Amino acid sequence: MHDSTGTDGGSASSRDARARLERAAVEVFGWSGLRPGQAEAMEEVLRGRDTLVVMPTGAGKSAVYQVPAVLLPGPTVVVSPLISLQRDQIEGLSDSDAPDAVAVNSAQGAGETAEAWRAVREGDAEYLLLSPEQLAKDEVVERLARTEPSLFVVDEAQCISSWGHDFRPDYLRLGHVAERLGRPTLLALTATAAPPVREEIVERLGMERPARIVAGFDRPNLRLEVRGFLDEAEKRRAVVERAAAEAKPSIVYTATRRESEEYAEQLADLGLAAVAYHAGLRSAERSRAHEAFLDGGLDVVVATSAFGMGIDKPDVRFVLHASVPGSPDAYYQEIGRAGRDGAPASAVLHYRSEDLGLQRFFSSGSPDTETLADIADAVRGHDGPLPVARLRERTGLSAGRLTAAVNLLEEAGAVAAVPDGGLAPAGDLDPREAADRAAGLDRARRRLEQSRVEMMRGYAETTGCRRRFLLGYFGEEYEPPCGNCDNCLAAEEEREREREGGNEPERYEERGARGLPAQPVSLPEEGPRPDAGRFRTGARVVHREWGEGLVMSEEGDRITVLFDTVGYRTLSLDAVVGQELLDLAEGQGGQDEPDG
DNA sequence: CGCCCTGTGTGTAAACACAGGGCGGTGCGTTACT
Repeated sequence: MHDSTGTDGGSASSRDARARLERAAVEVFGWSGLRPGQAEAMEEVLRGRDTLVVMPTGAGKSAVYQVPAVLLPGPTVVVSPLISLQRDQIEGLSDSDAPDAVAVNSAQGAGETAEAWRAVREGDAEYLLLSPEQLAKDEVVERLARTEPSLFVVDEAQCISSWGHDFRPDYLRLGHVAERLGRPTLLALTATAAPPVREEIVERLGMERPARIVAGFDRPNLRLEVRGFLDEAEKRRAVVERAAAEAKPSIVYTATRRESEEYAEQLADLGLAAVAYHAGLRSAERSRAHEAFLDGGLDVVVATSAFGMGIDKPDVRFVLHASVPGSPDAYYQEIGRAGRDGAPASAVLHYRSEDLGLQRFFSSGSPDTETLADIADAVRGHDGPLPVARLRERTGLSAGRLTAAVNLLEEAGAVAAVPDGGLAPAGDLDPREAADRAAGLDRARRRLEQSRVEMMRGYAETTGCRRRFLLGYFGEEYEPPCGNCDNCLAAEEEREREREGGNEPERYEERGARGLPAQPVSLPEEGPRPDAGRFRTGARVVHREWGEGLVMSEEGDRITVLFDTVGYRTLSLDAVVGQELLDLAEGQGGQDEPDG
């Protein structure tokens, strides 16, 4: 799916650009050529158009900035979430004739940082890699602005949406940073982003009429399976047995650090080369585990979500989830680490509905309204732009919490960032109103996150094709059966048996005992549904209670809608049509009398 | 929200039931101290 718009694919200037890019790829980087999506994205970047690229790991996303960068004047700024990823990129570039890359971060000495700045200033280095937190510092931005960068790249851009709201709020300020750098061309790169996440990236970065280059999400070699459990102890036994039995190397994902250690110990006791991996381990231990896994020295890594970005190992055969993760976004990213070589691999979710509670907890917890009002008051009462450092003294908040609160107030239209880094009042909301509005935005955000947890329930409990469910979530239509998920395989088996005459209902009862819906697997009917065909994927709809939303996917007689106020909801068409709860939004056509 | 641990209560005593509290993920950067 390439929904890039406005590419003048055949013009002379485009052919010329393509030729220059191809030549640079071959001569400078030593590659044999460019792949279609890559070349298309590079062309857009080269002509100065903001670009969003959604492309699987291993498809050569980094090349999309690396090649145009050598043809553009001025250095390239690359925002990267992890220092280890910055190192990987620098190392990767040092192997070719490509220009040098340097980093600025807290893990290197003052001398190294000074040398990095010198190299960028004097044109000895083309690429400068840093974290969003570095770019939150005025002196870093000012120094960088003087080098007149031509390209501003955000790698792992889904972090804007997944981490920007609380964990690493400086991600939400990158749009301002780009402005202060003279607004170079913006390029966002990610492997996994559902449509609303893509829109958020575009919006938060302040991209203008961006080209969107989106590669397909399907990974047909990945077998999808869910096992349901009612009992925690039984689930734990099954996790250990399955992890021991399945192909290696493998990754077992757990929800907590403690579980990761317990499972790792049990698997090691069975004679497997298994280690735990989570953020509470010492960094030496973490890198040892990471390296051993990449070198093929481990059967299984039992990890929390800390084990992820930067794990690019082609031959992972099996990814097991011992607990349900917090969103399909996270789940697809984690299982996407299996089978990158294209050979068969499988992803098995061990599901207990109680485990959703922990994920709900993770997506709760808000900044309090008093604090928001206090900040709004301080900005309003200050004579001239208020430096953020002053705000930190006044509130006593940590840098992170303060930035998160400021981001909300800014979104609420109560404060605005001024070009040189301070905060000024905006609009004429009084502090109380501003705080209320900011808190409301935060609540809406939490509801969206919680609804993503519910989408994981939907995935785990669906009786339809799991691939269709996931691809639908990522905005891709898919016609089942996929022939490679547990539900499709069971349905196929069922048809086989019917053909042979016998028809035993036992398997559904077994499903019930495993905590799954005790009903037959059914494939979607072919025939048209009366009146319901209006609610197609992509249609804008209005719900009587939840207001406007966008149809994200269709599955049998159910549709999933992303509502502006309450997030994702899955609706039964029979119910919503029967009770006249749902309608097409105005301007969608096909509807005579809009409801209410 | 749901777990796990701890302490209390029961009362032949031992072992068990139950209530209450604390805890749970992701990384940058900075700073105080070995």
